Amino acid sequence: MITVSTSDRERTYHHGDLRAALVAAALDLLEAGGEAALSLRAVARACGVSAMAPYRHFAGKEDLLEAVAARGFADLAARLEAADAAAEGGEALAAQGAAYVTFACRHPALFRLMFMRPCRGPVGSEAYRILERRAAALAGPAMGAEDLTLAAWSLVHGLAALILDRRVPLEGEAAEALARRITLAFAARLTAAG
Amino acid sequence: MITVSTSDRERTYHHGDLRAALVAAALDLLEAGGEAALSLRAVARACGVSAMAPYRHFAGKEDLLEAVAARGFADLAARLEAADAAAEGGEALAAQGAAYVTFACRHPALFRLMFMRPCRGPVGSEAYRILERRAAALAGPAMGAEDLTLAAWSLVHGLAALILDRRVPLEGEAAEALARRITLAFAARLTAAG
DNA sequence: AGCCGTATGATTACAGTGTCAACATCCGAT
DNA sequence: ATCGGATGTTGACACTGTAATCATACGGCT
Repeated sequence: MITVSTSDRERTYHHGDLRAALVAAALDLLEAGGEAALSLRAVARACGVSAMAPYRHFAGKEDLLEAVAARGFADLAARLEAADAAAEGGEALAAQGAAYVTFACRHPALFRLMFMRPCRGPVGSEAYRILERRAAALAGPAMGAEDLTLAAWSLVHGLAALILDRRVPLEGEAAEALARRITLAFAARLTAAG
Repeated sequence: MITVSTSDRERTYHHGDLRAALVAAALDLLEAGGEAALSLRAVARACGVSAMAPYRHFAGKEDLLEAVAARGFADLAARLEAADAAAEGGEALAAQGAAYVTFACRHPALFRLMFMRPCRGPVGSEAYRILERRAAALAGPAMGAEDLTLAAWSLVHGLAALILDRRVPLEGEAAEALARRITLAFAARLTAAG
């Protein structure tokens, strides 16, 4: 006998871990169709749940988006940390810069979601602290630690944003190479380690 | 200030110059309530016109937004030009940087609208050319003209974006001062004119 | 003058969105 | 076994962008 399969998943009224599933689904939609494809209802649909269900876990759409962004920041921080650990001195700063731009190129919609909204709450993110630590170690007479951190961050953040908006006609590896080159020149001339 | 150009005015039948009025109204809504307040219907409403009227002048919402962004770019270019003309050498580059950040701080929603969307069509904007001209004049052994232009643009663009997102706890004049300081240090160390 | 094509604007309609209110269901502590 | 609270559903509302269709009035024509 042919059984109609509702069997992909035993459907329970209560979803196992809806909150996490919603964030994951939102990330998928973001990667697949950009920010335009990310509607609260579509996320709920992707989780096989009603349009109002997300409200049991998030105050609203913005709240969900913030959770998605938080995941993005965690991922970014991990990549910066890894890049930084693989080199030393100015090279490490350049590696962080390249990793930053690479992340943006690989997850353009997520990157936009993370940054292109006014953030509330304390600004100090893990990613910032990783950069700050490296920059502080490199600070010299040319620039203080804080200015150096901000300048380095601005440099790679701006480059990433311009590439994402196609205002700099570069893609993938060429973008990463440019980021490394610029950051390295920056580090060489503006830090004590140069 | 952003002024209505009458040189490219259109034939006015019913409303007067609806196309220009729509762009102006969109700018007003943007300044007043941010991007969230900028709906096509609200723009039409502000012009005392039906919701479909804008479609006689723009292909759709995105097209209107592009026209608004174009006005923003024209204004930005004018400010960069003025800032550049008021100084020389590395000081001029720093002045451009400060003007760039100042523009972003004064028109945050417009700035986001201008940049935080993938742009189609040729990238060469007037603002870019102004920066490029100055950077090319300053290029030295440390960095070529193109890299220097991109780096300088990235630096101020990133700084502006981070300030707008409140990731850098600065406002108004402090932001401008930081921009000038960083750009100046950048110019002093990475150009021939330093 | 008066007519008429057409550029312009208005109405209506539809699918889609975020979110509120009220109701249904299930899990876990008692 | 029961009951309360956590979780999910249904229906509704005010929005949005936009396609199709209808109405108007400007300006060149005779």
